[in-house]
Amino acid sequence: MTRLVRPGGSPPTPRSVDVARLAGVSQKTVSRVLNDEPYVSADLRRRVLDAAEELGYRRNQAARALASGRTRSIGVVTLGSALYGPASWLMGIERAVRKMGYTLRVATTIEGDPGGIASALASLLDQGVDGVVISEPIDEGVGIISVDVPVLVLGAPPTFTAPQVVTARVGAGRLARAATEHLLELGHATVHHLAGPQRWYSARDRLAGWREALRAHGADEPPVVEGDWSAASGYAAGRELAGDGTVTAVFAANDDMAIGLIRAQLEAGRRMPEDISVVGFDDIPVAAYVTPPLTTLRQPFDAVARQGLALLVQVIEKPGVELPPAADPPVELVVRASTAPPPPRPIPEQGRRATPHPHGGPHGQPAGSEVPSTRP
Amino acid sequence: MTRLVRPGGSPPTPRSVDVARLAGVSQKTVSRVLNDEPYVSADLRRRVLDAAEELGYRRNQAARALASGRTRSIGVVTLGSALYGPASWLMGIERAVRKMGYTLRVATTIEGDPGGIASALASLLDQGVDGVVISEPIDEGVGIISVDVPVLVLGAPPTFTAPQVVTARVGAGRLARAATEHLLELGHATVHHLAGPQRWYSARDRLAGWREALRAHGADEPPVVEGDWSAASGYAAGRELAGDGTVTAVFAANDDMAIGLIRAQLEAGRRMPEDISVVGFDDIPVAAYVTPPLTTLRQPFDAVARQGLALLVQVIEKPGVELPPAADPPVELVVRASTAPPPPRPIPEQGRRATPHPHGGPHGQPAGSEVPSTRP
DNA sequence: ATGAAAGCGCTAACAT
DNA sequence: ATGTTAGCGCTTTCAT
Repeated sequence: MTRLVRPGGSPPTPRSVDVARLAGVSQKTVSRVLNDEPYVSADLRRRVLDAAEELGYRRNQAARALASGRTRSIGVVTLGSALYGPASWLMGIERAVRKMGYTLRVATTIEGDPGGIASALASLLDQGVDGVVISEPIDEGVGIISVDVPVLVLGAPPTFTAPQVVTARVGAGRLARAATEHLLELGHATVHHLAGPQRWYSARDRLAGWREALRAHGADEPPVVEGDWSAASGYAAGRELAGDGTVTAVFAANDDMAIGLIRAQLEAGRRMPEDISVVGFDDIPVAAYVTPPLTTLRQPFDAVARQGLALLVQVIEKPGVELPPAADPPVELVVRASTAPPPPRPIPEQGRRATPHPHGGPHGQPAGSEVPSTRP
Repeated sequence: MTRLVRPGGSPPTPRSVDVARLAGVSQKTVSRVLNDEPYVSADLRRRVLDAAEELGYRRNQAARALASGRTRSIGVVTLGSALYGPASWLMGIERAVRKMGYTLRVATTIEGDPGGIASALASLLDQGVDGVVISEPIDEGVGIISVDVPVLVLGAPPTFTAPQVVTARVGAGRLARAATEHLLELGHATVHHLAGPQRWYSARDRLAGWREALRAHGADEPPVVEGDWSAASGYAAGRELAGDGTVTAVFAANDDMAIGLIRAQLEAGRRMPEDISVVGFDDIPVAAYVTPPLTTLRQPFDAVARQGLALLVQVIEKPGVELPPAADPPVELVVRASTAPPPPRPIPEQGRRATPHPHGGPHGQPAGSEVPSTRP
């Protein structure tokens, strides 16, 4: 079938029997060697490998899958957009999948397509994947989906019925809490939240983390504004909030919305961060270079993907074994110039700490000067 | 193997024989129906489909692949980063692949890993893909790679030996020319170019398009500054160019670099766009909301992917058929507030058209007010 | 228009 | 430790 062609035409692709013949062993021995099974002498192993090398032999995966009932592939259901978060997850998953010796199949969904996850899943199951990863899941309201292979859900509740459902916690809640606390500790009386669409579990997590932090600090909980992840929705929210003079700090559920919000504030004549502080979420590539450079949170995409896939593969290969709870990766808050203490003027009833902006003006802290501070 | 489980336990997954038995036909007839082969009476077809439905039957792809020698899957080699361009290509490819009735397998490469493309390709070929897409190729200097399935290369020269190599032109060159012409037509004496890394074919295309436009207009060709796509590299370039008072217009090979460059200029005290105009490339989600809103170019990711995949699938399924040349999709220049006529002061020897900035100040044209103008 | 038989290239039991 | 024998579940010939 499909393999690298050797120079000088295309002789018929070799089979394992050909390798066996050349090595002077049985076909089964070839299979043993190639699968790293025990009970093969070093000598035969060498001869088989040499013969395989010489012929340019590669195993036929279709035949392997048919005979063994396993495809050694993992499917991922992901949103079909180039949004930074979903795309980063996908890349992290690919690396992790490959590291575990599996290959990756992808099926995308479209935002707003009801049943999209179910049909993407069906497509992957048709292809015979050994396990499935649901990245950035959305609550479609379609109830429980049944799948007969193990499922890894990145940061969401188990709405799947499967041999095993494992979850890798993204820690979005902890990150959101850290962001909110950062602002509270700067002296803001409270922090507004520009949330992501609440059909997304990750958006819910962030909102929950924000709420927890406010409660823990005894701060008022202002009404939540909900966006759709886009900078446009952040801009709209920014115009809305610009009318409210009491707003001094906003935690946006992603950087795009934060940037839209900042733009609206600047147009409304607000100074950033002297009048309003903003924290984003994701640390998109341009976050350090917008004006003002954005304080934001980094998600540990690769670490979580690796962790989750290790679990998934373990469940696939050794069903029934008890799983150790995965350790949460550290929270990374990247402090840049978009956050500062609140303005001294509108001290309503809480005026502790009023030192003016230690972070420099809106043009402070450009390239490379971000301070990745890890908070527990 | 892997399929949706019906409620109430897991009875053995049905085979095509089971369907045949239930429908009262031969197994071959089931196969005929499911493959849309001719010579099946409407009656039998109905009975087979009903039986399949009733049993929840799904074909075993491994068996199909083994028997037919085709996997009905297409592999894509892509850069393992969440950069907007590569991620957008990947999503476009996934949609196109699915639309053609194939499934997608992904193998990523790491920037700077020599031989990365070759090994990613080998992995896909091992998996038995029927065709391969190389997205955003990089010149690895590893010479010609031989592959025995058809290859689609998105916007690059044929450095592959394959049964067939098809190329879908991305049109980056035309886009770059349009960007450069836009600036020249605003009255700038010449346009500087902040290029992408020249190992990337797409970066070369953009540079070539820029150069063509300058030549066509008889403009001087200033030295090229090369970045690495990152905002940091754009910032560095911006500091460099900030020392040169003659620079009035820059075409950056992507938006991230443009944003970094703008930041450096602002820090140097330049006003945008009064002193310097900048055009980016990609129209990333935040492009309309940075300060100033970025004039940029949109690549027709989906259209090109669809077009290219149609070719690839045609080559896979009907080798030897002559291919019609694909029509170039239209160029989309999104004009926002980062471009304006040059400042009147440093008129060196060319002073035609000196109308000052009609686009409004740096805060003009925010949300939604972009003007997608299609230029031929 | 339909069916029977023969593999596809491997892995899995079962010898030895 | 190594080899032999059966399938895995389809798609292909080739009959009918």
